[in-house]
Amino acid sequence: MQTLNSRKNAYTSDHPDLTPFFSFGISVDCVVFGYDGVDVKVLVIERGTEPYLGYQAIPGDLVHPQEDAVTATQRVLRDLTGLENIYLEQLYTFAGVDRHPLGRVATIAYFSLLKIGDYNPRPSSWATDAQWMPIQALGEMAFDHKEIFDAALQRLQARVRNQPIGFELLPEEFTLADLQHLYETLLNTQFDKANFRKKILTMDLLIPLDKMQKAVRHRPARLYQFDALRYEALSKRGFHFEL
Amino acid sequence: MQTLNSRKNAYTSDHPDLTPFFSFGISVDCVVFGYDGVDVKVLVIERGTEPYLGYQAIPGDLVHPQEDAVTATQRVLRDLTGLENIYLEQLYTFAGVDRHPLGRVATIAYFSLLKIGDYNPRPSSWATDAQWMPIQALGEMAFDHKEIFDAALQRLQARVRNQPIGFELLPEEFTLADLQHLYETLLNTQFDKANFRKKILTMDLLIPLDKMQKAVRHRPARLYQFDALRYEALSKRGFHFEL
DNA sequence: TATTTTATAGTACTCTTTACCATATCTTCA
DNA sequence: TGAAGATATGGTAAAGAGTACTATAAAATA
Repeated sequence: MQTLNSRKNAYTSDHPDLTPFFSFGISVDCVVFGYDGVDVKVLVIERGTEPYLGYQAIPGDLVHPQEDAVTATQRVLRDLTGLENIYLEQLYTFAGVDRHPLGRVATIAYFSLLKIGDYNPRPSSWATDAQWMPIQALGEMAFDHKEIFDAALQRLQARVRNQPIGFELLPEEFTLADLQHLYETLLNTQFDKANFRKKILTMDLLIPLDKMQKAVRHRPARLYQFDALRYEALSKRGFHFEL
Repeated sequence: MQTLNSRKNAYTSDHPDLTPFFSFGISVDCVVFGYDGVDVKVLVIERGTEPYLGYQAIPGDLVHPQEDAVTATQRVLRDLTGLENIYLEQLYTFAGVDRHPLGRVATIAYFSLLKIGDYNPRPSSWATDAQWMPIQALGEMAFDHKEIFDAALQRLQARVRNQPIGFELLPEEFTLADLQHLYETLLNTQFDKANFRKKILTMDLLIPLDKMQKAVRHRPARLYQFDALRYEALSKRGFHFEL
């Protein structure tokens, strides 16, 4: 049998002892974004155990030996929010040697978007420790979670420009002003109102409803709904969402 | 001590037996792209051992217990090409339960770009089995490597539009026609020659050299060089490369 | 009914992209 | 030596997209 040194590498060797290579833990961590009409927020938990007791952390868990990474993330999200079918996207894998005190743990980071109104913390789960934080208010975090969050925010800001995922953060029905304000806070910029309208409406991705805004102290705006099917159809014909 | 069922989850529990969770292998796989002036190519190896004996595969290896993922990828690339400092970007992590016959292995996929002229296969390494394949010519591959390759190609095509990484695939000195042809084959489109020139040159990212193309049976074109420092400076001022 | 506030429509201007043409320059071959 | 062929390079006009701004409409409130 070959020794470790004489082999080309562990992966392609004939009959190596692979035991030391199968000693990793894998976790998933999911940065959950929401939007309450004013601020972009992120769902953080306060750790109740060591290490990093009391620190803020991104929800996550170790992946079970017979569990898919996506399945694990959905499990975490379900335990946390009670919701299924949340927008989910893999972000980056953090695999530094010393990133976790318990041992060698590589974490697959995801980020997800949800309508903040759909979220009801479930009392039976760890979600009792969970809360929405404005993204500016995040301080020190457990492990390398601050780094993970920064990557997630950066990805979200890039994503939101070339894919119509902003709607995942809004209620089913929204005004054009709602949409504009979301983009403005998300991207930290200002848009001209009239031009924003034009740009969005000419994309033909919104269904104008026969409903108006209510309980508002001025002329109510029309409500719209995102047309996911139409976006799919347009995408296949080469349409590309932009800003 | 808590049991598995009573805990919130493995990650946050107090004193659980985490042994079964630390049983994963982690590998890295790297899709290496090159360009020979005509075709976009990818570096594949022919597997010399089971499983998937004889199949084409993407170069990769198991990550060592005390090794960073990026370090592992650089090691694989160095063993394969003899090169350091190759453009490297993390792509996606594939963590399906049954993707590897040897056990539970999650693989962190990377893709990298190199100047094909710099590559000299090293006889002492597994690179003797490595060869450049035109990306259209890829057939069945070992494991889920075809899926990994598809993701890498898709990412490359997207990346090349908003970041000036095409130059990683060209020699230090190149003509505008070279650059245009690279983009055309990479993106599978056609550009107007005059307009392509204008667009690229107005970005002010290329250094015009006092050299001309040689050994060519027509009017020789000027050679250019990518100005990485200038790109860095412009980026900080908010410049955004596009197409 | 007047006033306030925001939604919505429209318009003129600028800048960018696109399609295309003209000329320059080099090689090759008669 | 000079014409032919091929590609590089420079330029221009039309179309289109983006921008800044103005005007009008509609609802709520006092």
